[in-house]
Amino acid sequence: MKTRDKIILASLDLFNERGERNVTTNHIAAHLNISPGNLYYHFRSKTDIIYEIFLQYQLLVDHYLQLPQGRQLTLEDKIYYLESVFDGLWSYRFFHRDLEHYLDSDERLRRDYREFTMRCLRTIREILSRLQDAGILCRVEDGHMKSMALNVWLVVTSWLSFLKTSQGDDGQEITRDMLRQGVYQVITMEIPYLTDEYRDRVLSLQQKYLPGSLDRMSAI
Amino acid sequence: MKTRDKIILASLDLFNERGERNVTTNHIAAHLNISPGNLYYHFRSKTDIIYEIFLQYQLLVDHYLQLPQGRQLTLEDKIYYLESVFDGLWSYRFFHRDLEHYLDSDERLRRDYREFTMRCLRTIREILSRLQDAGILCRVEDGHMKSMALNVWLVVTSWLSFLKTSQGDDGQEITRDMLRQGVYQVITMEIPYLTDEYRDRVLSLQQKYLPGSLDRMSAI
DNA sequence: GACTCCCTAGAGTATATACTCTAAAAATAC
DNA sequence: GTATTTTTAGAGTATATACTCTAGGGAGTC
Repeated sequence: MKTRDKIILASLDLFNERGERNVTTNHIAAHLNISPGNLYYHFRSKTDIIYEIFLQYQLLVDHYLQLPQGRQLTLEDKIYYLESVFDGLWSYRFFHRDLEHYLDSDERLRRDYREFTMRCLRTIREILSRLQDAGILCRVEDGHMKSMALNVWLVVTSWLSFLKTSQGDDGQEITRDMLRQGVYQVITMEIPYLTDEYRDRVLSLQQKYLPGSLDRMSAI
Repeated sequence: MKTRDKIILASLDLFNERGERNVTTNHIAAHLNISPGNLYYHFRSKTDIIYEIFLQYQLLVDHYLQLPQGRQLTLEDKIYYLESVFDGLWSYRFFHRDLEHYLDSDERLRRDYREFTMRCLRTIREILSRLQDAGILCRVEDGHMKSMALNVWLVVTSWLSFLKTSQGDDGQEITRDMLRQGVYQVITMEIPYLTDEYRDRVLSLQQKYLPGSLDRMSAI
């Protein structure tokens, strides 16, 4: 693997693990057993490393959120979207932690992240719209759907921060189980809009994302 | 005003304005025309200043979220809660920016903030429950209400961060108008649960929180 | 006036941190 | 094999930053 890629990977790991604020470029170099000079040969600044990580994050999410062409959306699609996006957020979890700071100090990132947000919001709306086409959700007025999509985005992007700030009492780690509860929360928002045909199916699906249900399942 | 209080106020101002990460204790002292030694006579560390600010924030929010005794909740109460809480968030907006970092580096804060979150969530549930008693919202199952309350919390606490990260393109400031849209977003979540009696009233109330509606109102 | 207590000044420090510079090794091209 | 380019090491630096330490001012009390 190329040194440049190793730097990106190691940085992501360390940022996620210890928080970007607590990880210096010297730490990253030391972690990889390379010299600081070497690191700075590949990246002009720490900011550049963060930007590069964002580009990868963006690619991943865009990949996850691709819409199938030529067929209707299914419930399985919807669940896949939710699970993958939460997985993506987890893999790049340091990023949303001090996002405002990164945007303040990097103009490219500010511009790109803004476009990324808008793209995601459009896609969420498109997903909701196609769930209506598929008879899974009821039709709603356009302005209302925009607002719903935004709420979905807010819940999704703040879920990890909520977990970290509300559960991290005794150094307790965030489990996959807790991460999955994010899916539960998003489904909650959409329940009132489910068609009669799908309501029961979704409600029972939702239960699988309750904390603890994973244990129960694996216990079977 | 006592020097100690001046330090807290100046810190809050500077943190909100420039981001806590970019504000050093020396900056704070310089801003107040006092010596660093003087600042450290009143606070043992920067962390202590942040903790003290949190205590004030907490007091403010707890004050806003008091429930009236001996009478039912009204729609006006509900709106008051939303408006004041967003105002509070605005006044202490630096705090949610790198909250995870503060909790990582201060055990007291971690414990207190966790209790604060739980207290707020309980209050949100209580508010929802009393809106049901008042015939404004429909009755829903208990688990579902818990989940709804959590979504409200997530939307409220992440609203400012969304504004900052999605709008701050050309150094554009966040306006009161944009802040108010947070109220719109929360109402969106509750629309499906409105009783027939109240639906129309709330829907027209909600329109006042659309971006731009303030301008239109003041133009009349 | 002397004593006490709270408050303040301001120079100073240890450490961290992002980043630079030079020289040389390693890879690649011809 | 030689020339050229890419990559690497590692010592070094300028600056920032949280915090310390000592000396003393000012106000109230006896």
